[in-house]
Amino acid sequence: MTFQDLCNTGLTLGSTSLDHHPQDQHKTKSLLKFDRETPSLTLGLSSSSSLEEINQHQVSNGVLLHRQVSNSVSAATTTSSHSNNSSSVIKREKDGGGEEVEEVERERSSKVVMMMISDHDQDLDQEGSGARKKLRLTKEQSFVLEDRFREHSSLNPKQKQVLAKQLNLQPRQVEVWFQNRRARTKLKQTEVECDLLRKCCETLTDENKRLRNEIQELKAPKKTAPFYMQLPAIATLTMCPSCQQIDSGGGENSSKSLFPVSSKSHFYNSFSHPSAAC
DNA sequence: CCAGTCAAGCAGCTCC
DNA sequence: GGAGCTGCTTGACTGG
Repeated sequence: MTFQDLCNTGLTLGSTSLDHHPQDQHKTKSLLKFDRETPSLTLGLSSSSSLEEINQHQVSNGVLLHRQVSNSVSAATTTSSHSNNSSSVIKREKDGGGEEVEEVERERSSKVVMMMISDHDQDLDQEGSGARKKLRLTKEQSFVLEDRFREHSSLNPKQKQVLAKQLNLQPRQVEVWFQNRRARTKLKQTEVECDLLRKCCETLTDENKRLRNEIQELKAPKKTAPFYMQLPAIATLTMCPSCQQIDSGGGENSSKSLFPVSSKSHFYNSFSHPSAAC
């Protein structure tokens, strides 16, 4: 649905050209940002985890991969984290890793995504503190998920299993990710449509105002025009040769014409039947 | 599955 | 420089 579609009322008067408003750009940018945003690499360690390096980079097939140490605790079997342990170590990769992103994109396109996460790591985490820290997906995981989402916004159970295995996540996590992704895509779409409707409303209001002004201007000259301009056109007048009265085409009221013509008038419409005018 | 919600984690900013 | 605050993103849960 486009702005033009929304505003298409069939009206042809006036110009309703729609400039590309900066706000549109902002919105678009926002949308793009949403669509293309690559989640930051943020890993949360449970409080009992050692303070080991959590963003260990490993080179696999020339691609930098991030080792996710603390994650993938079964979301289905754990409750919300209310851990107050503040000893978790967060190391966030700074933005601007464009080359790395390109590398990841290349790898993604070749459908060869190697997640260097060992089951052992997960086991260690699951044996950690009872309360897990919130998982942050790695870039690679997010890329793959985004890629799959672009293909299909939903997954069947088998696809979910395969994807979960590929990303070394719990199927429930993949399921939740897709649910959230759908919901947030829909929300963004709704916002965009709302914005379009608002702009459309503004445009139609302006158009309505403009047309009303136009009507006012068209009506205005009738009141101020010279008297002669208010007379009916002479060519439409018909004189009855018998009663010698002018008929303006009013039928029954023709005898009550406002403009009686003297009997010496030579107005005569030869195309009209003489008696028809009376 | 969806809508609503919670809460962790992060960036950006201010203040000292 | 870092503590504190705020707003945003996002993983996860809950109820329908």
